[in-house]
Amino acid sequence: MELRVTGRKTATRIVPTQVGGDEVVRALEEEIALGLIGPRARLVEEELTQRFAVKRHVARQALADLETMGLVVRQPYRGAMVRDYSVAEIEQLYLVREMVEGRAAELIPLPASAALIGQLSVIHGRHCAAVAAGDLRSVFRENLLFHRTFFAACGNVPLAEVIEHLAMKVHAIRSYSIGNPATLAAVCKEHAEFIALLQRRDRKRLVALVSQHIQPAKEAYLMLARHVNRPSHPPQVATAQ
Amino acid sequence: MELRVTGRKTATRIVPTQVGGDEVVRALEEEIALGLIGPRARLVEEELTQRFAVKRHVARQALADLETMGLVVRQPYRGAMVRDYSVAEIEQLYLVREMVEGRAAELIPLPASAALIGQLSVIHGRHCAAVAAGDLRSVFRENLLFHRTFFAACGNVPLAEVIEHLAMKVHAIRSYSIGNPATLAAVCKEHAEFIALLQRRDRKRLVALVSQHIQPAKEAYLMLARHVNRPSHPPQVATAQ
DNA sequence: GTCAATCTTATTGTTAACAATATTGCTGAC
DNA sequence: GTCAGCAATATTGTTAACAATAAGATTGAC
Repeated sequence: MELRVTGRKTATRIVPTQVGGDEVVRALEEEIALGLIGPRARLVEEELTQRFAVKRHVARQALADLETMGLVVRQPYRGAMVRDYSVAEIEQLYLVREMVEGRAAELIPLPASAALIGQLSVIHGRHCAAVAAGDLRSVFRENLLFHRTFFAACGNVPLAEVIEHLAMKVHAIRSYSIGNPATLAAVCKEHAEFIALLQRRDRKRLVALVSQHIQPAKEAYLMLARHVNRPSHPPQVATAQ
Repeated sequence: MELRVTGRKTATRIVPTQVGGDEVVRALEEEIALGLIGPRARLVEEELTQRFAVKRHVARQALADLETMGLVVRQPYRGAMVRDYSVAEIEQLYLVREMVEGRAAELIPLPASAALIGQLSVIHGRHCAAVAAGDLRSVFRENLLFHRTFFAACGNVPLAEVIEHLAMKVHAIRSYSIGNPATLAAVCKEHAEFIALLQRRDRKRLVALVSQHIQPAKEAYLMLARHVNRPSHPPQVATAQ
């Protein structure tokens, strides 16, 4: 008897050596977000098949998915590379994020249910622990989960999906701030505030905190972008792992 | 010499008998929006390969794309079918649409540039003509183009993308109102109002019109949904063309 | 007649070989 | 020495055959 990974949407990780397409997507997303694979790095199908022990059409599909996520660009017969956003694009992206996340925060019932508070507290605990341990991969995952759980509480599924989708696009940028311990500590502290505010009725402050919470990554990127001569960015090679 | 369809993103229709993957997606999207393929209709890969004269992996990819667009659901080893949304999902979707489209309308510079007015007028003309002629396929296409052009004017690319993405999800629903001549005429008239308002500075009315413009399709669907016993919807067969 | 086990069929998922394309480095003329 | 043309290579796109799965039909026992 052998457990198998079935389809894209119902995949559950079981076999570590033979992995589903979603796993590849998630792993690559993570590494892009962590800056292990930098902007303009090439992603070659053959390399992926070897690294993840999948067949080529799986790697191929993963790249297609990453493209629709906005993390990767592909050109016919020329392959895929990690996308890098221009300063203008970043600013636009953050404007939209602020808008939809703010609106979602307005929809969350206050005070929040005990169940939600409990869930967020658990995640927050793990997140803080990961930060303390310097385990960036876990930091990334727990942070993602925290936000997902938080915004799902708005009760509007498509809205939560849009929020997640936009956050994903921004992953490539976050790598500039995720390495900074000070920023990480600040994020942790703000998460604690989220939980505290959810138990009160001060919606104004909650919405304000949401806006405030997304700024640091943007600032870090824009700061950096102004010092680097963006267009002639030298191509980096993908040698993660 | 033979012109060829290259990659997904750069495809341009040239050969009608051998068509790119995007073409399949567009055609299917159109037919779903027009109600030619109803909710719960199955989409079999082999049928698509024959109809569009493509290889199976192209049809396959098209179905995957339609799934990420939210128009189709797929289950492993069981195939794809046109998605149907529950009443709750519709209401949530329209809430988000109103929110993002309203915000976009606030960002459009007023009065709009002559270039934009010109573009919209041309599209509007074709749209009205299509309505008059009863050419539903063109109605669909021109309507789409009108909205895309309108919202692109907000200047925020990711915002425009989100708007388009949400509109796409709703296509499956629109089919309930697109057949109605009265509704179609109303849409046309409102488009004319859009153009008129863009030339003035009355932002309040513009934003209000955007909200109002989305309502009819929602109403039509919700009306219908309440009369039909949703969950036990009988499966319909895909026999478009 | 009904139920369970089995077989058949429709359909999707997987595989590996092959073709097409773009890039790179090389050769030779000027 | 530089540039054009050409050959080699790396990489993606395509193809068709094969395997796996799920649903329905058939058979046989009770």
